[in-house]
Amino acid sequence: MNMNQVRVRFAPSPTGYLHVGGARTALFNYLYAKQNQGVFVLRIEDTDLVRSTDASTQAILDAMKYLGLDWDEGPEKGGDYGPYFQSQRLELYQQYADKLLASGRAYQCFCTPEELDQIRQEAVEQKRDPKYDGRCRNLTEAQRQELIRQGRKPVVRFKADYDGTTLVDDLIRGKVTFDNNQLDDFVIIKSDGMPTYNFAVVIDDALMAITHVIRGEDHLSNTPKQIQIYEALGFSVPQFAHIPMILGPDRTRLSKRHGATSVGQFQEEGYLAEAMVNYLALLGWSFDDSQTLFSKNELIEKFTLAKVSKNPAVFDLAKLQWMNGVYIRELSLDELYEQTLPLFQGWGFVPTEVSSELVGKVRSVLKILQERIKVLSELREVSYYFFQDELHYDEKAVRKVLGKEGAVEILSTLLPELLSVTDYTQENLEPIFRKAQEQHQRKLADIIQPVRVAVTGTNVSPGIYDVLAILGRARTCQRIKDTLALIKSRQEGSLGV
RNA sequence: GCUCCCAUCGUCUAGGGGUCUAGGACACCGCCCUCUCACGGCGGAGACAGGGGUUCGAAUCCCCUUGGGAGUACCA
Repeated sequence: MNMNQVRVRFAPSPTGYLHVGGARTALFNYLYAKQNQGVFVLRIEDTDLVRSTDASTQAILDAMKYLGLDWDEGPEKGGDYGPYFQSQRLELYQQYADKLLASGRAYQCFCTPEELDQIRQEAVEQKRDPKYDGRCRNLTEAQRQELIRQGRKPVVRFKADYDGTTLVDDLIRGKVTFDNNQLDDFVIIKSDGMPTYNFAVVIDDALMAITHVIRGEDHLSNTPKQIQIYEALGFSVPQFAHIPMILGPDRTRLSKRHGATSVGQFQEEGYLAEAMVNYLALLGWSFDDSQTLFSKNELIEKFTLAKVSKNPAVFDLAKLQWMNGVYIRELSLDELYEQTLPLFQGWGFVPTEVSSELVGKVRSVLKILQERIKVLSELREVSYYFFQDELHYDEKAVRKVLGKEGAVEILSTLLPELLSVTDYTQENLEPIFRKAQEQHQRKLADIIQPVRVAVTGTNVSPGIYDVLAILGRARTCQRIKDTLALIKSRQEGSLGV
């Protein structure tokens, strides 16, 4: 194996869905790996027995696939450095903990959670740092046996080195030094036998030959602890790159409180993977002063850790939406159709078996709506009137347009013309409206808007001739009749319109 | 509390001593296109957190203040 080969990893814990912050971390790792012909490892950190679920693991894998962040080693893929679930690597952690125990760099601690709480409380009261006081460091063999006999389940603590400083040489932040006296003897194996995060990452990253640890800045402060473990075990320390956090609009760490943060949710709402990837890449990274649109290949080519920003970035939904709109517009009609057909079927707009006539209709609808949507799921409300009989009138539009003087007359003169025009096509429809315009001596808009409201229920839609042509003569005329009746009934009810 | 990180338009950012009367993108505003909306085009408003240094010269280097973020668990 090439010893210089870049190996990076994304190591989510399956305690929820993949959120955008995690996805961005995964993306940066992926880009870095691809750019360097390296290996992208996916490892599941499921050592928290109570919070980890298989459903979460699956959701994360699905989200990764949707984004196209294909991993080279990991779940469903295997690899030479497995297993890739921490829960299946327990012997490994135990083995290395034993090593530390044997070399005197770790010890068993029998303190109960209550005792630890007390230690912390006292420390705070006395204005000392709330650190573990190391009281179990020098237990005698006899004392340990006694405690075990009492049924106490020990944890294993790392015997930290309190002297000097630990340097984290970060690819993004430069050299960061920590005073070792900030450390305490942290737990590496819990009483249930599971490793803690700070221990498991080190063992796994070392054993999996990870060369670059690219992860969120929230891990920067933990890095000194990890470095001490690397050194105590004689492992070589990988390169670190801590990328900035993603914040919500209120500048606190992005969370569910801020709305949609799960990648799966964005997928459901109709965000294209290309747009998500592009947007996420720009959250904390930039190329130059002008380019904002990047294909994935372009990102692989141009991404550099050196250009990753140091400051946290606020997640801007508006920009994501704009970008998604750009990518939707770039789709060919075939691609758009392929992406959206399942949605139309899910909404019950078209049946599972689509006739060729219906295919044509859907494509026509997509063609006129493509440049008007930012998210695929918007299609539902802006296209239902092409597929369903029942119309939902927007009250404001009805008042504003149909309540206008002359609306009834205009619709009434148009109706017979529409009923009798020979070919119900866009080209033949336009003259009818022009004619009516002259007849009534009104602006074209005054002729068109009542029709628009009558057939779509709203005063906003694609070009009216396109809409009518797709809708067809029968539906158009029926809706105009219905609308006329509606206006009449309202007038009789003396409610005005 | 302690430790660490960070600090350019509302947001993402370009900028790494002079070319900055600070550039781009989203959002916002106006105009054009126009049957409404959208797309597109054109234009506008909008920032170097504050204070000290260093220097002939600072958005760029150093220090302090302030502000924000993170860590400090038998969570990851």
